Amino acid sequence: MSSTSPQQPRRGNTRQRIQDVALELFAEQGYEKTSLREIAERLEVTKAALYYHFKTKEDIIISVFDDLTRPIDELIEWAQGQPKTLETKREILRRYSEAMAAGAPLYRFMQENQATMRELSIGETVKRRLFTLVELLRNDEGPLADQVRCVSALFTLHAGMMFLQHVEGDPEETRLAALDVATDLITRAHHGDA
Amino acid sequence: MSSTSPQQPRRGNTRQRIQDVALELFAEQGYEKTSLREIAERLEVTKAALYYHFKTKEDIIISVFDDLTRPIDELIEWAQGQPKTLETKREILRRYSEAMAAGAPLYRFMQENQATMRELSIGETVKRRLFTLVELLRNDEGPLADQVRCVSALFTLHAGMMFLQHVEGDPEETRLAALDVATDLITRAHHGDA
Amino acid sequence: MSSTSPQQPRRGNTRQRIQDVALELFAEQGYEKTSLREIAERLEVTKAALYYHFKTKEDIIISVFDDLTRPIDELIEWAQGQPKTLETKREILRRYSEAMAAGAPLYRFMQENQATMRELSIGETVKRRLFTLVELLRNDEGPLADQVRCVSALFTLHAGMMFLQHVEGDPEETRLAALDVATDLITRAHHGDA
Amino acid sequence: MSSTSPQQPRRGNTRQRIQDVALELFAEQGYEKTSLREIAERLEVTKAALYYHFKTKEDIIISVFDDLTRPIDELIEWAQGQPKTLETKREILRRYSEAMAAGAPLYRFMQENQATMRELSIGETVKRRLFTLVELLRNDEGPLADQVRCVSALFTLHAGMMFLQHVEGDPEETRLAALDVATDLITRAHHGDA
DNA sequence: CATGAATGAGCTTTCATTCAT
DNA sequence: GATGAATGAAAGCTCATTCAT
Repeated sequence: MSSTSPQQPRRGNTRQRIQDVALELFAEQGYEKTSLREIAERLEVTKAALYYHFKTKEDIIISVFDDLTRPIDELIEWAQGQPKTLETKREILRRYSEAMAAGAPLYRFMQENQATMRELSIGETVKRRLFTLVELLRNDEGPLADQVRCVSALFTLHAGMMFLQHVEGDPEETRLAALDVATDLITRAHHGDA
Repeated sequence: MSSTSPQQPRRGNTRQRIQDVALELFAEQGYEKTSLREIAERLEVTKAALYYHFKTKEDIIISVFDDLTRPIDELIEWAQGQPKTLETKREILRRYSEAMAAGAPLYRFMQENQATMRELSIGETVKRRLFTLVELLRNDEGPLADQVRCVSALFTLHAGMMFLQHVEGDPEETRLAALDVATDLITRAHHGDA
Repeated sequence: MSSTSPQQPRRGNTRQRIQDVALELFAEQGYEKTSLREIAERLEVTKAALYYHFKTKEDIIISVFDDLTRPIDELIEWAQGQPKTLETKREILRRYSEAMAAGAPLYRFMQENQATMRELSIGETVKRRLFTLVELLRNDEGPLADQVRCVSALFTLHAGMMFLQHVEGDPEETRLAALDVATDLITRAHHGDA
Repeated sequence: MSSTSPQQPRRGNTRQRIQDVALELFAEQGYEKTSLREIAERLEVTKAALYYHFKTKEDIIISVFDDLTRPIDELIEWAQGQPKTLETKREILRRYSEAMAAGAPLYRFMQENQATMRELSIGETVKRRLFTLVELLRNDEGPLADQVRCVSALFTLHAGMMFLQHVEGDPEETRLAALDVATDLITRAHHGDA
């Protein structure tokens, strides 16, 4: 059995392992407080090995991004081809909530390292994406309060994931509750138009 | 007393100036990316001078906290002596919104450096305070969605300050709109009880 | 009495000592092969101490330059105010030879690290200075061979210092012999005009 | 010849290509500042491929040397069989000048990386060769100035190649002018004997 | 003939912190 | 109330080199 073999034969999965461990540590301790030494140690490789797979520290987080935020990009692309109906908006929230659940550690990282994000080259990208989403949700000409509701709907999803999970029981249940509230917000914002 | 002495080249305000500049830079670039050298340089003093006034880097941010979050502490204290009526909750949101506006850079800092906050000794304090506030807003036994609404109300205030300010025009107007939405959320959560 | 005290009380001469040791090592081993660790060790301070006095490694060599090449700058300034007579040119060579003797290690460093010099920010400066000197020596419209003689005169001074010193006896005697040859070259180049 | 095989997709010229690119980069940026990664990248092979052809980085430069300095070795061997007449000396300069022109990048590299050369195992060889050449040119018992002239003659050839090429027009013309001046120097040194 | 993956040693640089003056 | 000088630790990164495949 492969069980007791002490040293894994380092298959071609090192790159993936780096991404996993890095995201884990970045989410846990923050980007700047996580050193490459730490990542390398946990993987039982040398720092130089990281540099074989990624050109810089920033490159590591970028690559994780590119992998985990594709669903959002696809969501945006899809949404831009739809009419701006209430049903479309509900679908956006539903899918966004799912994407967040799937890439939870990354979204937690983004939430908790906003200051860092701003310096990172991806910061701009993320911001633009968020703005686009808001644009797809809000009514440019409705009352200010309704516009706030749209932003708040997105933030509610984040709140649901980040904050409540530390408190309540079942994460999935909480996520759905947050999605309900967000949907409710968007619905009320939508009716405000008429 | 030094009162009427005509030359007042540098008053004993260095401590205050350090706090101001530090908060400014922390909010701008993040806590870890801001070095004491940078703070000292902008103040045109030496690093050692900082150490005359504060024992560590962490001490600086702690002292800023102690100054700027007192309103929240007072708010909590006040709220704990009140009945948990809807009116009380509205007042909590109103005051919280005001406190945030008054200490905007600090709240922005907290929002954007959550990962750092967790490592800092004040992190716990802040978290506790936030939990207490949520406790004061929510109905323990109401439906989950209503509980989410309470959290979301708080997050909406943050959203209003952080996100919208980069987009819309008048900050104060935006703040009030966010307060409206938050109040609306709490109101709906409250009615759900009955 | 301070006599036998083993550890020197580190007077305010550290900056100077860094410059001395750095130049010594740079000249001995080359710029890139000399690490800051090495310099620090020889001075019995930490690497960080070097960074208290100089912002970068390059800064160290720059500061040495600024100190040791001032005579050349003054020479150029003086020469530019003189008529381009043979006597002026002889004086240029004489003074240049003396400046080289005074700053021997630096000139040796420059001679032996030309590739490095080109990347350094001072490289341009040095090159410009050399060109200016050549300009002051040569006759723009004379035969090509005479122009070569002027360049060769300068190079002869370098040759005298760098190459011969490793071979012959008295450095000063060699220097003067080189100066003689250089002067001879310039004289012949000058007569070629007529 | 490797005969008439029709497909010659990559001939066994990799070794040669490595040498060419390496010399090019070494001359351009210096030996230490040029990394094997850089060389490999420009050749579109991996670093490991370099190690198939050469045992170490130093080996690469050594092999280039062995190829390009053979003319000098042959020149020395020839000269040692000749009488030390003026005509012999002129021939030495003539041939040396030609060898330099043929291997220009290498000689430029040597000129600009003297500090590095000293650490390299070939450094000694080169130095010895240069000394031998000087020995063949100079009159051991003549006046010091005449001995300087011999060294200076060699340096003038270098000066001609290195310095003037950046300034004047036709390189070949400049080379010949430098050769003229060098020959003149050696002639005068020779006459001094009598 | 060559690559993919990795290493160990070393580099320059920055940081928070200390302490005698 | 502050400075000048220094430190120890660590960071991100690069390099020449190795070796199984």
